[in-house]
Order: sequence, then C-alpha cells, then structure tokens
Amino acid sequence: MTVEDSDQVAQRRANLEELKKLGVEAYPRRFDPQASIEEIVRAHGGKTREELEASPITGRTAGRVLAIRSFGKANFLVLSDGRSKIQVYIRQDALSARDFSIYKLLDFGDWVGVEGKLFRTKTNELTIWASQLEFLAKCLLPLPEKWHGLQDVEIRYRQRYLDLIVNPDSRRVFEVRSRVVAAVREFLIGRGFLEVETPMMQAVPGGALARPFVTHHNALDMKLYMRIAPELYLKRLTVGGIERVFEINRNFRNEGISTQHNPEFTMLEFYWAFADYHDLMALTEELLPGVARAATGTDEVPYGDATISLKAPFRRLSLREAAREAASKTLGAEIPAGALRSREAAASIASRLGVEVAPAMGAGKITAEIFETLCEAELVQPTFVYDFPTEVSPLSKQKPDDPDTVERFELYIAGVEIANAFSELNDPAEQRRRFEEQLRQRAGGDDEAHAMDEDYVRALEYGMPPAGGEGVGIDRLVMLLTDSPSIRDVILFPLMRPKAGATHGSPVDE
RNA sequence: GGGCCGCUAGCUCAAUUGGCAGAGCAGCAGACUCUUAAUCUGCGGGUUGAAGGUUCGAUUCCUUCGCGGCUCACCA
Repeated sequence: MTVEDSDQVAQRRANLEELKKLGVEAYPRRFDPQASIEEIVRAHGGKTREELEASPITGRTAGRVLAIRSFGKANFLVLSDGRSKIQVYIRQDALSARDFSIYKLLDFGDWVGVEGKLFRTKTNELTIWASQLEFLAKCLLPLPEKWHGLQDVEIRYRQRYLDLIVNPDSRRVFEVRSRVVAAVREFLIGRGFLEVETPMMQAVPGGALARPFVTHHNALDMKLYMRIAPELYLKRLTVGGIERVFEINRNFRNEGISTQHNPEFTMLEFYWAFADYHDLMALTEELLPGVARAATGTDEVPYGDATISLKAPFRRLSLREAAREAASKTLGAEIPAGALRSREAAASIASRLGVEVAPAMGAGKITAEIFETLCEAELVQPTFVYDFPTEVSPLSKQKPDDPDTVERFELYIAGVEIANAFSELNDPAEQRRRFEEQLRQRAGGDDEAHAMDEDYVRALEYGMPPAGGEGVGIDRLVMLLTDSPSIRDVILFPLMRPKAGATHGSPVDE
C-alpha cells in the first residue's frame, strides 16, 4: 500500500470535500498575519497573565497545525511556523458556527490562520483565544509521528520538507548555515573584497585536481565541464585589477559520495592581492571565530565527543615534519630529516607503512599520502598544515630557497580539511612548466591531473600581482558549527540515487 | 567499487527454535468547557523492500536484485 491510497488519505480528502460543501475556499489566495508565530512569542512570551489581562493584545498569525487536543466544546491547537509554536484555544462559543466547523474538519498538517486575544491558560501557557479561524491549505498526506518525529534518514534527505516540518533541529541547522554564509560575506565585504560570479560551465575544467562532470551545449555543439573550482577565473580577475575578490558558489566533482563528500558542494574562494600565505593564516584566524560567533554565538563548539576551540592562534605544523614524525613513531625508528625528499627512501617508508605507492608518484606525492594516512584524523583542534610538496600543488608559488616546496597550507579541524590556501603562482613560465608536468602525470594515468589552460597562462603573461588565495568548504564548516556528522545533514537536498519507478527529476526535454 | 548492517501498518518499533504478524502514536465512532505525548470506551488498518528457492508451513533459513546507513578506497 502506498501512502497515497491509504485510508488516512481518503479521510483527509473527505474532510476537504466537507469544507468545500460548507462554502470554505480550499486554497484561498492570501491571509494577512499581523505577525509570525516566532514574532508573537518573542514579543509577548515574557508577559504574565495579569499583564495580558490589563492591556489586552490581539494576535493574528498563521501556521501549520501540529497538534489537536479536543474536549468537545473546548479545544486546543498547536500551530508552528517551523521555528516557534503557539497554542490556540478553540472554544465553540467564541467562534462563528462556520469557523468552528472548520476546526472540526482539521487534520494534522493543515495550514490555518487565527486571530484572537493573547492569554495564559491555567497551566500558564501563552495561548491565542481564537475569535476567527481561517482555513489556508490542506495537508492531504499523513505527517510523521508527533513524538518520535521522523527518524528514517533516507526520508529526511529525500523529502526534506517533512524533516523541516517535524524536526526543529533540522531547521536550526539550515538557519546556522544561512548565518554562516551571511557572516562570511559581511567579513570579506567589510575588508574591501568584491563578490563575483564566474562560470559554472567551463570548456577547460581547472583550479583543482579532480574529475569533472561532462555536459554538452547543443547550439554550439561543444563539450562543457561543470566547474571543479572557480580558481583560475578569480585569478584572471586579479590580473584585471580586482585586487580583492571572492565567490561563494557550488563546485561539482565527479567522485565518491561519503559523509564528507557530496558531488556538488559550496566553496568560498577569495584572492587577496599583495598578500601571501602567512597573511591568509592570520585572516583565517579572524574569519573562522568571527563566523562561528555570528552563526552560533560562540567560538567554542561541540563536535561529537570533542569541544573545538576556534580561538586564535591555531596550531601550525609543517607537512613534511608532521609526516616524518608520525612515520617515525609508527615504525618505531627515527627517520632522518630529508629522507622524504628522496623518492626511493620515501617509497620504501610508505610501503613499510602500508601506504600504496603508484609508479607515477614522486617523493612529494608519497609524502602527502603518508601525511593523509597517518596524521589527518589526529588533527582535532584547528591546525594549519603548511609547506606542501610542489608536486601536489601546481598552482602554488615555491618557497624562495626551496623549489620542491610551495607556500601552501591546509586547515584541518576535527580531522577534516576545512580550508586550502597558498601564495599564488604568478610566474607564467613556471606555471606553464607546472601544467606540462601535470600533462605528463595525466599521460601516466592520473586522470585527476590538471589540464593545460593556455588562456590562463596568457593572463599571467599580462602580469598578475602577487596574491594569496584560499578556499573554504562551506558545507564542512557548517557541519562543524552544527555538530553534524554527515555533509548530507547540512545540504538541503543531497544527491540521492532515484528510487525505482520514481519520476522526480527525470528529464523531460530531450 | 569492496566490507558490515538495515528495510515489518501513515510514523516509531516488537514478533522466542521456522508455527495464527503485534503495540504505541496517527485514523474512524463515541464521552469530556484550561489541555499540552490529554484521558477513557469501542473499531478499522499489512503483498513483512522485490523476485526466486528450501519447507507441511518463511518476517525468520538460502540466492539474486533494489534502496539506504556506516566504513574502506578516491577526494574537499
């Protein structure tokens, strides 16, 4: 039996028909609430019974019916606007016969508008004593149970609207998310950054090492890629003289799905002319605690069993040193400094650690693998991991005294990479060499290696100012700030495999 | 893609060794003029994710498939 033909739905349809017979419009055009439920509760929730009697207040609001408690001639509704709830007292002798008939035909989930004086019941609950009841929309399908709510995570993700109706915590997560994005914008705009939008569909997908989604433009008959990063476009804008620029938008990567990965995810990227990666660390130490306070009220957030302090300064850890120390500890033998610089030594250490080494991987990539395997999960409190091998960083600027190392850091919190930043490579000749090296990697079977982008190199030839650039995973930041274990908990409509027979989202224009 | 786990009424969950598929909430009928998980009385509600197999008999055991969760790999 499907939901749609259950007896409960038949009953709801019958109640709707009864309403129509009474001359009640089933789907009226509008209602004019004087205030939302949230606003009424905020404005008057602190008033005592005596205060409400002394200076009567009329409330006019609307919401979804989440509970009905009936006593014959005296009845209570609970209305919700998704954030707050308010009780409505439905008394037969206070309402017109029509309005009381509407009450009797209500089902859980229906939308109604009410008007009446605010008072406190014997049990001291703020309540609207309804003098008017308007029917606003029918809920034809039964809602999840009122006490346990909706537990089935699959339905929570597929039918987010149900989750939002019955699980206030879910609503809270997306309100925090909205405040995070707003706070990031405010922070950057306040420091002179210009917000822009760059192409989501690109002929050459670049700016990250990842596999793209492919699509096709009919009129131009050309292959297009959903972007994996906005990086190369934003840096073109710094060439154009936009010295501080940022974008908050979606990236698309055709890779696995996990608690930390959704195929489309939201990224902040910003570029700051005349700054380097040290400046970016300092800015990040301001940005994150500020955003946390704006979104949640605190910069010390619970996450799982841990309490994460986002207060500056963050710990700093050299990637090679972290990998060397962790490997020494795991193997029980001190690895000499510099050993990870040699491919032979690095490969030997990796194989002893059980880290897989592909033939095309150089010392740098092997070191990065060792770091990810041994260290990542241990970095619970905010930690800048800095100075990456050049091999894994084709767009970053080298250190002046060490061409095998670039000025790059990643910020780890709760074992997860939250941000990735570097001093931007702006030497076109060196950039071309890096792209060519990536092409060799690609020829060697690495289909995540970076593609050549001739126009980007040309842009650098016009002169890009020295700049620092950083990407921050907004979804992961929101996970952290809402204590959410899965990225799907912070994305309203995460990608799900369609159910067999489902028509939702099927293409109609082919 | 691999491994492990799950899928039973609208929702949340039971069901002993393989032996009549149940409860609470929701729904329906009734009582009740301040309840708040309201209460009380009575009544309906199932292709146990799908298809096969074993068996006198399958929610239970076996096979395949679907969807999901966790995890490993890849990645941010």
